[in-house]
Amino acid sequence: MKINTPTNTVLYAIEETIKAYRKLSAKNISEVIPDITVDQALILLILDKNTDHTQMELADLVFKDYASITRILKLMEKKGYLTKTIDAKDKRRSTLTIADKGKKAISLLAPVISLNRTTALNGLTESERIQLFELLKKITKNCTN
Amino acid sequence: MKINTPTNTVLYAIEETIKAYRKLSAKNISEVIPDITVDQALILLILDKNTDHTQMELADLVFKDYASITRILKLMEKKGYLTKTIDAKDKRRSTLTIADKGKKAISLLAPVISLNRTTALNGLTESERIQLFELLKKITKNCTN
DNA sequence: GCAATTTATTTGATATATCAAATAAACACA
DNA sequence: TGTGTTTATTTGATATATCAAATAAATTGC
Repeated sequence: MKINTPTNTVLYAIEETIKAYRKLSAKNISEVIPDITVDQALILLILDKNTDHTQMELADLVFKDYASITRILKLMEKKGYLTKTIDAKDKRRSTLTIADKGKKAISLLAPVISLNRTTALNGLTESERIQLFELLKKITKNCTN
Repeated sequence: MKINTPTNTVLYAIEETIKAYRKLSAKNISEVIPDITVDQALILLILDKNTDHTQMELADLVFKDYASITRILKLMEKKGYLTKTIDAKDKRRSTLTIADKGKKAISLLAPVISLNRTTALNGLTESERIQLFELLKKITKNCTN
């Protein structure tokens, strides 16, 4: 007879939580910009802070595979949110530039994403957030060593 | 100047953790059964405890969309791990039956999945696991209300 | 008993995940 | 300087995510 111990359920809970958060994010993002995805929005905001990232750095920042980043950026370019041009200093790389459409999108998206985060973490004290963070990092470490 | 407060980083950490855990799981599962995915393995174990689930129940248990479950089960059937037959009492539903190949797989998978969980949660005390669970549930609730 | 509605599943379309293999440019260095 | 190696990105193939729409069977109300 298997009992549902925390050991069995915590990892389910992580899945459940991230999916719930992504769903909330997707909903709120689509209300301001219907044709952009959660991942695309996040990438826009990251590039807004610093466009000098290589695709590999970008991938690592959002925990995505390099192949995924290639495809996500391609779609974003297709929709006119950014442009890719070959880096003169290293022709393997691309320089990413946020297009006007991307900049307008960012001004709408930034407050939404910020609100999503505060909504999700509502009611958690600062020390709870820190503890949650530490516990998650510990699990990540266990999984990657 | 934006600072990386826990508010900004905790949700990233959740994403990072679940991906690390899935990667570990995929690796260990593929060592005993190369042609099965993490999701398929989990579904096999759930069906092993109780085959009387409808697809909707199954989907809710693993936090997946009904469309995803349809496709995952179809692939599992194609590979011979289970069979679907129309339920006589409700012809919209299917009865899921684990095939012999599925049963053999389960006996190999069960210890691996169990080990994956203990590996991931290694070093977390019982009370830390519980607190982690509670905090995650709180966030989930914030996102779904 | 039948029309209208609800429920369970499937299908279509598009986005992302993941691994392996392919490209192509940069680099190391004999 | 040419050659082997490493690095950054892309492509291919397959699996899953997600929403909307389609099916088809069950149920409800009259």
